[in-house]
Amino acid sequence: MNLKELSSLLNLSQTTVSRALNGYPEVSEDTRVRVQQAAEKHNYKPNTRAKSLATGRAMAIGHVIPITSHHEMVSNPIFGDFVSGASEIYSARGFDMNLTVVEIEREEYAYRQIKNRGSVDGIVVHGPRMEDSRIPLLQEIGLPFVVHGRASSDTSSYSWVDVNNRRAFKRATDFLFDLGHSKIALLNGLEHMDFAHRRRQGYEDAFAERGLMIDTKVMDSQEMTEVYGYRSAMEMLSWEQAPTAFITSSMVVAIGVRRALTEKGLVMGRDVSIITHDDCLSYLQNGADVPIFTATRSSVREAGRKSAELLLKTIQNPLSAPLTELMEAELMVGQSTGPAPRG
Amino acid sequence: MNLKELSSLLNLSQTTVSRALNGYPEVSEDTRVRVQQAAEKHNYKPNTRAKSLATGRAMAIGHVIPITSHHEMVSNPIFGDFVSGASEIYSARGFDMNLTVVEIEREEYAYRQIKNRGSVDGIVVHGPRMEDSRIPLLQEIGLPFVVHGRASSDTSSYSWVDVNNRRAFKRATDFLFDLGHSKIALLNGLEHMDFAHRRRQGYEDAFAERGLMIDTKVMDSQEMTEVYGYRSAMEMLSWEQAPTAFITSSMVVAIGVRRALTEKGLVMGRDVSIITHDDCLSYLQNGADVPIFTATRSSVREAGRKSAELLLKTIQNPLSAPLTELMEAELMVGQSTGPAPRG
DNA sequence: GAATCATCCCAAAGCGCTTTGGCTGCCTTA
DNA sequence: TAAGGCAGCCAAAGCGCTTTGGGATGATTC
Repeated sequence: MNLKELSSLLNLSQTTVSRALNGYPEVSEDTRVRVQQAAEKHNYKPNTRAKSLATGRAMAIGHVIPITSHHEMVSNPIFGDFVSGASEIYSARGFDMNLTVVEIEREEYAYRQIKNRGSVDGIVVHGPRMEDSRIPLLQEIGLPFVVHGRASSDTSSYSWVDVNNRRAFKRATDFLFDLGHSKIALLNGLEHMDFAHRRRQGYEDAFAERGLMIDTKVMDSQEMTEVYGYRSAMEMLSWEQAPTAFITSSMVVAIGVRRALTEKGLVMGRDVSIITHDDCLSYLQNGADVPIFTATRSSVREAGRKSAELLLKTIQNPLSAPLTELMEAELMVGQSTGPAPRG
Repeated sequence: MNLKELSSLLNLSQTTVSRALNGYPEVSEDTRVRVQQAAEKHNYKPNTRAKSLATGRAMAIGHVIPITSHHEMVSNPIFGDFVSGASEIYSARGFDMNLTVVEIEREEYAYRQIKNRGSVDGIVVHGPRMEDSRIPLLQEIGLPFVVHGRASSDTSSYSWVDVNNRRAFKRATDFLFDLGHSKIALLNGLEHMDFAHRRRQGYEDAFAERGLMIDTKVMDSQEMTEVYGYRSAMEMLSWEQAPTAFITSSMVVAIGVRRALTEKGLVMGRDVSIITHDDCLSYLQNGADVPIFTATRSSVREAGRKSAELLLKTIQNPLSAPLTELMEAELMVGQSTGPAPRG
């Protein structure tokens, strides 16, 4: 059923039917109701492609997921939650969501292509690096966007939604200091990623504030997997001067550390403390009543919702100044932290 | 830059330019080269919406993710990997990917809408239930689809890609029997989900083959979370006749069980064995050289690729019989299994 | 009663592409 | 030389919608 058929069925012009359905005032209430009922009855839905060709708006948002081509393509575990948050907003507003997975090497081409093909009205940029060429690129080609995260090196103004990673990790480090720890390891994500860089800054801030030097050996930075947490912890725990506390960048890394503790016969929260960042992933909840891990917590699904909202606003109002939102992470105390053991 | 501009730039008709770029033979090689170079130079990309309006093909595939009314994504943890596998295929073939997250209650409406809006050429059905109304619905409205998984109760013929869950779980159970275990717990996913149902069948097959009765108390079935694994294991391990082995439906559940073991002071692989299903998620590898968990293993990313391939074939060749692919899971021996302790 | 004004509707153009159905001009063929 | 064929191009229709620019009708005003 298309407009033409529907309108001839109703003995009305396409114009009138279209207007009736889109809420224009130039049509009587009687007709509108009649049209709406007929549309309902025949399950008429305007063809998206035709509609967006006519209006010039695609009514769709693109999400571009970068992957590294060669090595293991680690797809981000937070992705599902983020996207489902964003999608709540889109579907409420009648927008579609378009996914593109693209190798980092071909990103520039991909973004230009997205722009030229015109199948989306704007995009969400995922996984910003410290220096990220995508932001100037998108500004240049004039494709509206919002970044999930930020790019430290880019001082221009653009829309973003981010967690206050720096403060979160400073607080986590402070918390451990207050418990008497001093050998505090940081198992960070890859530090060319902007969020990881900021987390490290927070960690360093806490040391600096106390006038303490950091032993760089206790800082590690890799792709955030369980195996990484395990290996890195196993290594560090075998040292003479082993850390008494770990800060990890994600739940799965913390789980790896916990495995190492178990294997070493150490008790989490007594012999060794752990604080992790927790993205509130729906399938990886941090325990039930009392959290397993003490954690800096920030819902990635909420970030998805916020990003979507900001982007839609930007699109609706292209001339307004960029919108930003900095989310504060909560520090939730769980079972994985306790006073530093007496050396 | 659009077709009109490009063609007037070249002093050619739109017809000729379009044909030159789409490889039709009615245009001389000279002209074709000239057109291609100009297109390249001016970075011309045909507008997707106009193109698909004209051709009737959307050049896009929809993925419909069901969520519960509490906004829990049904296939969340595996989602990222599956989608990135599928996406490899799509982008190689010039297809876009369209994501729709929809509440289970409104699914029927959503699928009809997708069909009528015509923004995709076919869809991938995620998270099939044992009885799944989506399959007859899609057949009725004539929207090409492939199911990731199957629906046991549906005997009609349709395209699907699935893991041989039943055999995998039978083998896992057999393996534990052979190690001398007899109290074998099954921490399954929700059993209205088809995959979970089949896994249980495999488990039951192994018992039946040995003429053994199953103690239904050791079978649990819930949403596959870490907390579930933990709680369920804690409970069962407190019994007089505690299980000596657990089979779990996913890595995160197994991780929960491991946490319970640690808390009970039990050693995994010695006091209690665990076998889990491992979807080869990129961020949750099952250890490195030697797997942590003995596991039935099957890459969900590969399933994504296969599903995409099958769907594209189906679309290209609408009259051919449905295509199916049953993937066998490997049984990988890791550190989490060992002979049953002497009672 | 004429002029004015809402109200409600319609015909047709246009969005950017593909595709049908030609039309040229040149080369073969008998 | 005329008929036929073919390579290479083009004009125009059409995909399904929105939107512009009226047009008809009846109510309101003076």
